[in-house]
Amino acid sequence: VSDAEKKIQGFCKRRQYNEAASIFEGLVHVKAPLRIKLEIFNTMINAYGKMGNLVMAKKTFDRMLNRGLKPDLFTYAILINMLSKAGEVREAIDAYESMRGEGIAADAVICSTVIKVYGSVGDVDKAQAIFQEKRQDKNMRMNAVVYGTMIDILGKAGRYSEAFALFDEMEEEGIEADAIAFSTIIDALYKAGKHDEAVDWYAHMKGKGVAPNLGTYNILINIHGMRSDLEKARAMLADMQSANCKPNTVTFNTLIKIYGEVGDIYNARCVWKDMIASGCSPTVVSFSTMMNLHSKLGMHEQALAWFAEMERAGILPDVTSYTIVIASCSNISDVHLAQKFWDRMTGEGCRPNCIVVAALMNVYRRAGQHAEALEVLARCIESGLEPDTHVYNTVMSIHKDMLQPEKLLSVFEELRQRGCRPD
RNA sequence: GGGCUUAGACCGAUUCCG
Repeated sequence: VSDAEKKIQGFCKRRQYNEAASIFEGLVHVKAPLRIKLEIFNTMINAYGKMGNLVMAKKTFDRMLNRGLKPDLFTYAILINMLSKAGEVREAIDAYESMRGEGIAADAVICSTVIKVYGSVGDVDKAQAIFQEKRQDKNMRMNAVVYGTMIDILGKAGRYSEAFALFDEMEEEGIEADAIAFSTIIDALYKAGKHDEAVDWYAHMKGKGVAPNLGTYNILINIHGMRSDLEKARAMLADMQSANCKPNTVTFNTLIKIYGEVGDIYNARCVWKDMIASGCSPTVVSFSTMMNLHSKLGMHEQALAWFAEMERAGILPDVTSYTIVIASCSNISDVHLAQKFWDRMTGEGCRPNCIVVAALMNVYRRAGQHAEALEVLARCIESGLEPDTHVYNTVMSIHKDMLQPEKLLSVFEELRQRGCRPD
């Protein structure tokens, strides 16, 4: 048994989950139940989760309970993280609650995991409440991960001043910021429009002796590139390589986007080739970036070709890639094709969000089909969509085009009544 | 008493204005 357990852990460490699973299943199916360690169950629940096989992950959890093993902090952290990443937020929170019910005190890992769950569904205040509670808790040893998670959540919610303040408080409390914490704050500064400060903080980080990692370099390449300072972006890429960091798919995607922003399709394609040559596999984001840049430059057919190319590569389109091709149909006012993509998307069980809805409405609007645009929305609201500010903005634009100022104003009223913030 | 299994940052989409 212990040999098999070692093999399972070895395979999991190398992300070879299928191999681990077949050994594990062999162990569990032995007639006379063998004693398998709790940590092996934890490892396998995590492995099944990483394979995207929630059913087996849950089954493994049940098998663990059936053998009289009690879940520990690792088990709960794995469950909460896995469920939340699979979109089962309710169940993730239930797992956290049952852990508390068992009288198990959360540690820093559970704390960061749980606040991220709340952050990911936009409940920043709940995340903040848990964070503050754990921070007061004398038995809780906070670390840079928990602070970094909270800082990131605040930044993504646009609550920048709170994010920056928390970073300072972290340092005041004697918790040393690591490379990821610095990267988080640098990116938040950039997204808050404080580009110079972001770059200053990069220098500050190095001055403190914290070595930038691949993610940090990617963030800086992005900052310089989005300011159209290709010189500095390329310099960062060179710094990255001299620091022995190999560019990854995110690096290449960032570079492709940057060239797209400046209309340099030639170099965007060169980066794509470099990416392949360096052994990085393009992801759905890589293809979407290519689709989008062609669409934005008016090359609708090319955008569609990249979509087809993605499918040939065996990559499933997601909501964002559908949004891009749907929006691209505006280029030639092809409402039929846009609608076809929409139907395919919903047919594949991909739940439309506010962004695609607004995109499709806009295709109809640009084609002068205002009533159809409003119909799209009406149908989505019927199936439970909660319009956001962007969707309301689109509706107002439609009424603007239709020269209906009173309707426009009444939509604005509705927006406020529904608790959306005008931007 | 310890180790092992768990958590955080970076890339793509919609409206308006600039």
